[in-house]
Amino acid sequence: MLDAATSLFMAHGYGAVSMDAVARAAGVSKATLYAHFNSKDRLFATIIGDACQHRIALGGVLPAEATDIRSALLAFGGRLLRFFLEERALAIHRIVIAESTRFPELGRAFYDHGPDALLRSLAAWLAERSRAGHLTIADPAMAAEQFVGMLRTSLFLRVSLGLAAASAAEIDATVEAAVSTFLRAYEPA
Amino acid sequence: MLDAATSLFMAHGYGAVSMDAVARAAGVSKATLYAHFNSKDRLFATIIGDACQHRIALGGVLPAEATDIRSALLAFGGRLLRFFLEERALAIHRIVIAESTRFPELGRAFYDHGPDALLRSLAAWLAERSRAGHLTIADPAMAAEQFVGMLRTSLFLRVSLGLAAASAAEIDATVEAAVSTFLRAYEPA
DNA sequence: GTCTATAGAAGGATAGAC
DNA sequence: GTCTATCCTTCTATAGAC
Repeated sequence: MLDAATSLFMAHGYGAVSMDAVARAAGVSKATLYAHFNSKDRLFATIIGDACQHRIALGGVLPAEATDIRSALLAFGGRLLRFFLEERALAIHRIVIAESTRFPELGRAFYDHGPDALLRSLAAWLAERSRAGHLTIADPAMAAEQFVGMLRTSLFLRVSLGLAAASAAEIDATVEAAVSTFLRAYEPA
Repeated sequence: MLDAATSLFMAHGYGAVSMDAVARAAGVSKATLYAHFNSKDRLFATIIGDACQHRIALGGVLPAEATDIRSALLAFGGRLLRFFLEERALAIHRIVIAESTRFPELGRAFYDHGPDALLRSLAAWLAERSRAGHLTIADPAMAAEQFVGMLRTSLFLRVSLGLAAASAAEIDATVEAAVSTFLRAYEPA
């Protein structure tokens, strides 16, 4: 029941999915659906809110004792960009952007558990590497924003709009370029 | 009539706006609306497609004979980020992201007339500055992506989700940081 | 708890008069 | 070209039987 609703809402958005469709996909009647969730609004907010909180924990990817900063950033950037380009992540992003005016709490849940958590984690790691003398960063929070921003090129937009698929070569080239530029700017002299 | 439809669709999206509402806002009857636009789909696609093509021409902002790269990038970046954060630009972005699966041609129109045109223009400018010896850029297209990416920090996302308003100080700090990082990476040694 | 059947409202689209 | 009135479908939500 939850699975059916999640799939449908993710694929088509709030307005385009009827409670009939959810009931049919779940193999139950509409009355049963309403017995569990008081309204369509509530069902939708529950589903999407949960999805926002179950996003991948990315913090562990950053090695605590990294001295080879380039390798660490390449690995982290590659995982991150591939995560951004997953259909599931794109679907959540689309939904939240589209419905944030109607369901403000979704925007908050998404931001707190997604981008904000990620940026905090990366900023803390960069600050630590900076203290250890491997990087020279005055503003780790801003540096984290810049690193992530350089990964989210127009490739992300093209995939998000359904205009193209992302090839491994494009992904790797984007990650490689982001890491190189980042290090040229923030490596100790 | 077009104005009324544009305002409503921009503010509430495709699904949440009825033809009754458009007719009421325009001060005409629904039959008149259908006499001019065959269907709701067609009206929506026309409206949003036009809006995508009437986006601001940003190419002229880049000075042809700039030797002071930093000033040029600061001015350009400031205008660009402020443009991204305008309510009208945010609304188009939201709509296109949300409805790109239902109206694929919107994604194409938006991408071609917006991000793609901008990135081409910036890449050409960077290539020219690189040939003139003011910058050292091997891949101008990627460098353009990175510059724009560093401007589109989580501030953009927060404003887009309605979680916060952008202060002038935040905008200026973001632009300043992006230009500094960009120049540290791409300035001749 | 789950079903069938339906109420009640709203939306997209059109017929026909002027 | 524009209006009023209406058709038909679809949607959310519920009543009532089992």
